[in-house]
Amino acid sequence: MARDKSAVKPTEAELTLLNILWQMGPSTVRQIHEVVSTTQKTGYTTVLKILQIMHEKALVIRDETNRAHVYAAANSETHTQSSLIKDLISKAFGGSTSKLVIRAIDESTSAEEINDIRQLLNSLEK
Amino acid sequence: MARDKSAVKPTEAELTLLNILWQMGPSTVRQIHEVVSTTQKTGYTTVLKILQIMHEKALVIRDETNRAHVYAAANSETHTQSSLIKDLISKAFGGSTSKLVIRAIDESTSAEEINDIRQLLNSLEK
DNA sequence: ACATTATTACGATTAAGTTCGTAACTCAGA
DNA sequence: TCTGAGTTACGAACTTAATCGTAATAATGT
Repeated sequence: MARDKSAVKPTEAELTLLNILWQMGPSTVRQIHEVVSTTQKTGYTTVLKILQIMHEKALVIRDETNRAHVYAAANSETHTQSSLIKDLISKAFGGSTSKLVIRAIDESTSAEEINDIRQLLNSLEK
Repeated sequence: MARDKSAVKPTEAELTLLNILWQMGPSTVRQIHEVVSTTQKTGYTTVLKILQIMHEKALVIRDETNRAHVYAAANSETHTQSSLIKDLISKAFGGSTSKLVIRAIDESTSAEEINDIRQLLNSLEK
């Protein structure tokens, strides 16, 4: 059975590449690899292979017009974040969003972060 | 190099068993398996094996006094939740807790959940 | 046209996770 | 003591993820 599109959870390596794609927009393997290289010692063909697999999983789309294919994230960062959160909530928080939020805020030591959240809640009052 | 204890991220199957242990307290393999069986068709030895691996990883502790070993979660649910959230924040939210909270609240359609969160924020004001 | 270079495609390897069958062990009751 | 039931231990099979080397392909400039 073909997996539901929304059920495809990117692996860790895949998420790394998605982050780059969201930040840079559509990019070639070389461009992506250059960015990856700044933080990891991952080979070019490794990046290529992962992108090919992501293409099979429909996590990315690919423009094959030119010799160097251009890859882009298939889903928005927001959409993916939501899906990852939902997954975590169901697996580790008994399905309760508020429990996750509470735990997250516990974690947040930064006053600035707390402020951001407070502002969000204020805007929610309306 | 031995992994830092806090760096051990439970896998999906492991998290399932941890949830049961947090709910039931220290339990034998049989007891755990009985609970697992209500939702999954997992074999007894599979549960046993996963618990043994978790013991190697120090995700659970084990009382071998009696023939049927008694397993218990090594870390609290809260501690594990925090560690999973931190992991997700760093990998999918650029390290920003507030971004995760905002996305989580977006996801939360339940009025009750919103209320819980609002109350938390109120208590935070003090 | 040919050689060079950049790129993609393919396949092999390794490691981790999940599953379970079978063997070995332990203990209580006949 | 012996047998059988319950338990743990072990290891095999299978899957997915991650890695990279090498082959095949395509484009470019001489």
